[in-house]
Amino acid sequence: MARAATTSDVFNAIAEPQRREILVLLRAGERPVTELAQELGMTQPRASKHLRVLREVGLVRDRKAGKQRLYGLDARGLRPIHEWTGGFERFWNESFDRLDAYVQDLKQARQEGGN
Amino acid sequence: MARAATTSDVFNAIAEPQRREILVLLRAGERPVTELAQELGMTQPRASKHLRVLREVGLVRDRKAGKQRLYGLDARGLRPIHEWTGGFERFWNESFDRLDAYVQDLKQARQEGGN
DNA sequence: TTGACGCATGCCTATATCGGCATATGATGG
DNA sequence: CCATCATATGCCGATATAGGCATGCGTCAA
Repeated sequence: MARAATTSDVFNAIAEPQRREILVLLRAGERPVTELAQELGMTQPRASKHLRVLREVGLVRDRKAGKQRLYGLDARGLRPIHEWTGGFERFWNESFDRLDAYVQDLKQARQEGGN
Repeated sequence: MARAATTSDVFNAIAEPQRREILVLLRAGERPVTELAQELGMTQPRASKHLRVLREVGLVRDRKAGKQRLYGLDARGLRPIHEWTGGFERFWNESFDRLDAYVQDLKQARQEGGN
């Protein structure tokens, strides 16, 4: 097998820089595909494909508006990522010296604990 | 081209579930490869390869300890991701009705603004 | 109905990834 | 120096991705 987890989850969806750009743009409001493509300097099919991925993981929603199709942000899916990375906050706040010490302590405790 | 941005950035590094698991485990302290592999139920080469990716993006560091090589967490690289997702916090906090309204307002303003 | 516009898809290529397996490399102990 | 443990790598295969290009489909206007 290759690439077990595919683009079908949020982590992968935002691993693509252009998709992140799209999300950022959509913070300013709904937009049709063409406009997004233009502002980001990509072709329309390319934008559509990225939007499809974003839609499949639930980060954007679309609604028809006459001839156009407006894409809008649904950022709720980003929350889990924010929280997951937040679980490491204490580690990047510690200075490295202290972090090492902390880590040593843990390892010590782990070994004494038997596992 | 395919997959323009590769595993050489932090977003891609943590897009892999097993790499995230490794990072979580490392919060409890430094560990040798074999132990990580065992606890996560993966083969040693597999663990080594994931660790290599994590090392290349700076999320883990390694140091020799006799015959072993201990891997330790360096979570600083996760901070940008935390902050990037944090930029969407107001969007997932808004109820969707209000969000739509907000978005409409922005769009309105954008159009009136001439762009 | 026809034409024009807006967008989604299909097909194809190049490439990168993950995984498995075997093996190279490194360090330690005798 | 040799055997052994710990880890890194190399090579291969299967698969999925991103992008390009052409084209299909739906909607609106005349």
